[in-house]
Amino acid sequence: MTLEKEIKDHYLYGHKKFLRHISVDCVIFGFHDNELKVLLLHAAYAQKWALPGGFILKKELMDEAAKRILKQRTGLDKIYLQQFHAFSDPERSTKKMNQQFLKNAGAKIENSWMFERFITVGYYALVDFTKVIPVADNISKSCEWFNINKLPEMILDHRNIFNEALKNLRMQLNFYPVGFNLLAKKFTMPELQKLYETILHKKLDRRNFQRKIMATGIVKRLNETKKNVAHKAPYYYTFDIRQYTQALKTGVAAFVGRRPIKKNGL
Amino acid sequence: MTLEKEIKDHYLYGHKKFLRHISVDCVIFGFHDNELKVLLLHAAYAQKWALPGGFILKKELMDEAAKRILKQRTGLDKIYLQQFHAFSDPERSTKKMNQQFLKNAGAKIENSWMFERFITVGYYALVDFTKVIPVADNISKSCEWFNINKLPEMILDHRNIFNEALKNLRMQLNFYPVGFNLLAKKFTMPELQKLYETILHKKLDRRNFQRKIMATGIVKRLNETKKNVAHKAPYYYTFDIRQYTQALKTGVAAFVGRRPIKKNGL
DNA sequence: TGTTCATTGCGTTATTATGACACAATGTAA
DNA sequence: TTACATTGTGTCATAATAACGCAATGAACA
Repeated sequence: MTLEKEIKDHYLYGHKKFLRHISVDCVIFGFHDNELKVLLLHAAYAQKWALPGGFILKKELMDEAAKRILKQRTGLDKIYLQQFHAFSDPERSTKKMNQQFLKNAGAKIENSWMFERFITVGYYALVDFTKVIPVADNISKSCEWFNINKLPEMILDHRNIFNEALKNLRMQLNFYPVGFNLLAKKFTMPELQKLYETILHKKLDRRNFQRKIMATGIVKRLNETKKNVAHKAPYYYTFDIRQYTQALKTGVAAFVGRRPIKKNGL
Repeated sequence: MTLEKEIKDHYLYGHKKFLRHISVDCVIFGFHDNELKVLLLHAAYAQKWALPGGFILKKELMDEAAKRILKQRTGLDKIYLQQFHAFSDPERSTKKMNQQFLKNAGAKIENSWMFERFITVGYYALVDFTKVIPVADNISKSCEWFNINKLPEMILDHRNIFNEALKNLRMQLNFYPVGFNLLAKKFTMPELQKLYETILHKKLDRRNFQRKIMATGIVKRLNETKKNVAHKAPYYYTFDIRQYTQALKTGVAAFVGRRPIKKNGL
């Protein structure tokens, strides 16, 4: 099937496969070069970027729809996934925008389920950046990582969805040790700290941070140091999956508390 | 319009007013006689109870749909409302159940948007019990408060939705002072404490609790004590809306922490 | 080959938060 | 008047944590 035909098919008969009015959008976070990044698709027709998203098959759990989308864009299977909010503004997607897209694609369609209102459920995912192979979908020119502080213009309310995802991630990370999902199996303490600092948007004391992390019992130090680094080589650590699973339930001490701070700030 | 006709109309033409596949369910919490309660509707056809719920008008925000439902059941306008999760099990509602209902209502319908799959978005609401006048909808026999520890059998996955709501409320209350929404304008410290103990499912020390609450700066003591009470009369307190709004953003100290406890337990 | 220096690993100290508990004050009921 | 359950206020010991010191490491450079 040609792309044009595929698009037409989706607009005309997609509602036979998918649920009407509901979509899923994924905010995929990765951490690389001491920067928090998010994976976006280039929506060529709009010259803007979009969160990877999709629709829910008629017999599919929403979580599975999100997993399917993530698998397609990242190639990854078992990733940390969290539903965080449903967005329902009646004006969040418009018929006009769809017709713009169809025009660019060279298709003309009068009526479509895609022109109707959509409520989208936001998920955020935490992935190991090094394991991801970004794959664009057939209507996007490319799929790329963006530093969360240098985001391009985004379609619809995707910027807002991203903001909410980050807010949720921040709260989550403060009480649950989910950050490990963003790192490779082996990581150094400075890497982990930078991850926390980036997400929580707050400077942390190096020595207190280490103590707090070790107190959780989640990480184990390996008998191996990082090679080829300037200055003193840091140890590698891994996290203990059993302890981690436990800590996910009970939570850990907050990193951003409400105790008065004299010196450290943002 | 008769009830029978109304039901038939809803099944046959409801999809012209409402979005397909999406519903909203509300877990309405109230606090009375030192007990946490939830407002349920009696679904006569199933001899079970249901969370107040409904559908989303074609041009309506989901939050507004939830508010509309709450207004109908409680008569209240401005109440604390929180979206907490979307439930998407394809089997959560079934055609069979709908037909059971229609049979009991004396209607016969072959096809309906109501037979299709629904994803429901859960909201929880915190209301002032004394202000609520429970109103049943036209397909329910009654609308009643239930102690959360003595819940009746519920339809569909409503029991699960309730459980998730309580879990979310617990987490919320631990870090944000949302509990005040469940009390009248004036309340005593023992009342507030009982509220926290009930929701958090944990005994708290009376004196430390008072210290912690006062430290938030949210409550003001009034120059008035409770009357007609056995033993020493407690003072009344109110909460300062300005301080409260601030605290909603920044959060407060956790009531259930991870610090080892020697004596207090559940 | 020795020096420099940013960074790491492993501490200590001071302060704050909080769990545990004592005791006097209050006001109804016996 | 007395008994007693409950409230209001305060103290103490300890755990948590913010702040900070210092030696060890190892690449870069003279």
